[in-house]
Amino acid sequence: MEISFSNRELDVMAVLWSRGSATVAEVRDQLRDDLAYTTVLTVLQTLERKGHVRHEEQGKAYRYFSLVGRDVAARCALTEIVAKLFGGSSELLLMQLVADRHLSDEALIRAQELLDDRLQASRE
Amino acid sequence: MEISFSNRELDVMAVLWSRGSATVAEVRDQLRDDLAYTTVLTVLQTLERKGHVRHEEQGKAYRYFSLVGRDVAARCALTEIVAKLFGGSSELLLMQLVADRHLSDEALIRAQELLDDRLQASRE
DNA sequence: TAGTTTCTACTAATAATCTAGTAGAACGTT
DNA sequence: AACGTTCTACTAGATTATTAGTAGAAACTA
Repeated sequence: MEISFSNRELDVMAVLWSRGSATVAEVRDQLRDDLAYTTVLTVLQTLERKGHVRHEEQGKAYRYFSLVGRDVAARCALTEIVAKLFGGSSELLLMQLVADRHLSDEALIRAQELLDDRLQASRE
Repeated sequence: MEISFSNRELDVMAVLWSRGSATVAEVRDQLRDDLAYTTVLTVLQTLERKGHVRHEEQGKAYRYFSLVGRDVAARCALTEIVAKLFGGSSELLLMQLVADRHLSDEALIRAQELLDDRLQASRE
């Protein structure tokens, strides 16, 4: 597994992904838990030490940017989950996802269309 | 998030799920990394203390059983991933899964059928 | 300019994770 | 009965995760 984040690190990365970039204060505001300013800073510094994030100065403060695409992180996390929770079968994951209640009809229809396209493409 | 496992704990749980139950030695054999016997035992004891696992005596040794269904754990993990890596959208996850290379045509077709059924059901 | 606010760097305390060693019980084998 | 093997319980060290405090720089404010 290429990349992995601790729980709190992932919270912070999620903010960076959703906003594109963020200062410490912005990350802090977006987090559910009410952490100390320095706590958030420490997490960002850890992420930077690990090379997952960089910063630029913006006035007095730092603005942080993710160096890992959300898609890449998502792929790693999924691979992990599929391996350990679905016995290596992406298919099972797909099945559970489709069978579960959480998807709207619109989403299912779009997925169907996507599936059609994919199957079309692989027949050519 | 209801339940969560550390990396190593998840490795061990995966063995229990795939075999139904296992002794320490069996878990140890199934793990990729070559850990000391007592290391595996410690992980199992931790899992037991947390209530995720129980044991029965089997001769001199203990046989461990998962108290958490793989499906439940999978759902928790997915919820987590969807929230933090797909911005809360299961739909996006589904899209990425379908768009990715990892699924066989057969799997895609089965998924299509499943989708048909689901949409059929929700129209009634 | 003195005071307040807003930052980062550095330090630190606690908990969790990960790994494995030692002691001693139990069991089987000579 | 002595010996080796196989187990568990207990202990422990090293690393990472999580949280936050203190000091001091910078900048704004009266």
